[in-house]
Amino acid sequence: MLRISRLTDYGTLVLAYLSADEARPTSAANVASATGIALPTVSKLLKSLAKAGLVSSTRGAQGGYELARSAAKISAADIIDALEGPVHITECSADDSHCDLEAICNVGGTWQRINVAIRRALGDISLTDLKRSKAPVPHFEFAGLPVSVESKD
Amino acid sequence: MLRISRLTDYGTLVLAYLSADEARPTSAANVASATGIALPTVSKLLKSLAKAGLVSSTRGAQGGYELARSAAKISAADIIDALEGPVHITECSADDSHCDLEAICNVGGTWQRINVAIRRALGDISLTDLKRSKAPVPHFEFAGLPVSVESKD
DNA sequence: ATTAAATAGGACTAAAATGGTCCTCTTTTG
DNA sequence: CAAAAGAGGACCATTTTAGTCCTATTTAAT
Repeated sequence: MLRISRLTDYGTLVLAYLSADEARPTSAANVASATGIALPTVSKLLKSLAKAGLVSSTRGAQGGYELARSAAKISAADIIDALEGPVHITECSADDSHCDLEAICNVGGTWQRINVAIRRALGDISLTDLKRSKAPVPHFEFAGLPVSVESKD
Repeated sequence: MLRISRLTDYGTLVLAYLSADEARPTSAANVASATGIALPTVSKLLKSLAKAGLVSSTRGAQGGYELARSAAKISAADIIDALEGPVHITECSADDSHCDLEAICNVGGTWQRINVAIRRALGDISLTDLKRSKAPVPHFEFAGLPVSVESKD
């Protein structure tokens, strides 16, 4: 359904919390109680984020996690990549995939372009932006026609 | 993983085929053999597309499907909506959902804006565009900064 | 040294989504 | 009436997702 997974959503929360507390490493338990997400889940998330290099970890007592770089330098695309693997809008756009229909299929190319466009857009949205409830409104254009994306609620 | 499902990809193929043959209704069996997608699957897709109003159907012998409106007026968002239901980038952005963390969660708003932006962008890409292998390159901006999305392969 | 606090790394399970097939019913044409 | 075709679901296998738990390792404090 063209959506990010719940874990990615949680991951964003976790990162947002860490970014508020950049001084010393914060333990997973701490993050869990602050965010209301269950500890095992937070732990799993942080391990993935650490492996992807978005947070750095300190083992042992008094250890914990902290952002590996500033919130401004962590993008939405980084977070999605860390928790869901590289974004591919279709199977065709994955490197190792090849569907039987490639010979007939003439639409794959455009889906891939759309994919690239979305990726780039997500790459330009930082964790800092995600934290601000009044984040700048993303603005898309297609084929030269600007499209307003002001919320209509 | 922020991707459309395989069925949606197939659905696009099916619609692309129908758009090439707008004259008389084309049977699901016909579409199946032309596209190489299994008949039951094509049949299921066309039923969904018909229910969503993207194709019109004619029952009985010599019946079949045809586009309900011109390819230029069918958008990528229409197709996704028809085959996957409304696009929600997070659970929070679904109408009936409410997660336990809403009180703490301060990131939902931006994900929703991103969601809206992606939807609008997809709404501006027509089936006609999808059919052209040299479709116009979607162009996104964020916070006023244009982002090139030329493929780098 | 010993103990406690933490992360690392997986294994494992339950639940849900996805992909795909099949069956029965109805409609329409010849 | 028979054949062609869609309508509408039921159904199942597979995969993905979400979440928990266990064991090992590392470090700090006592």
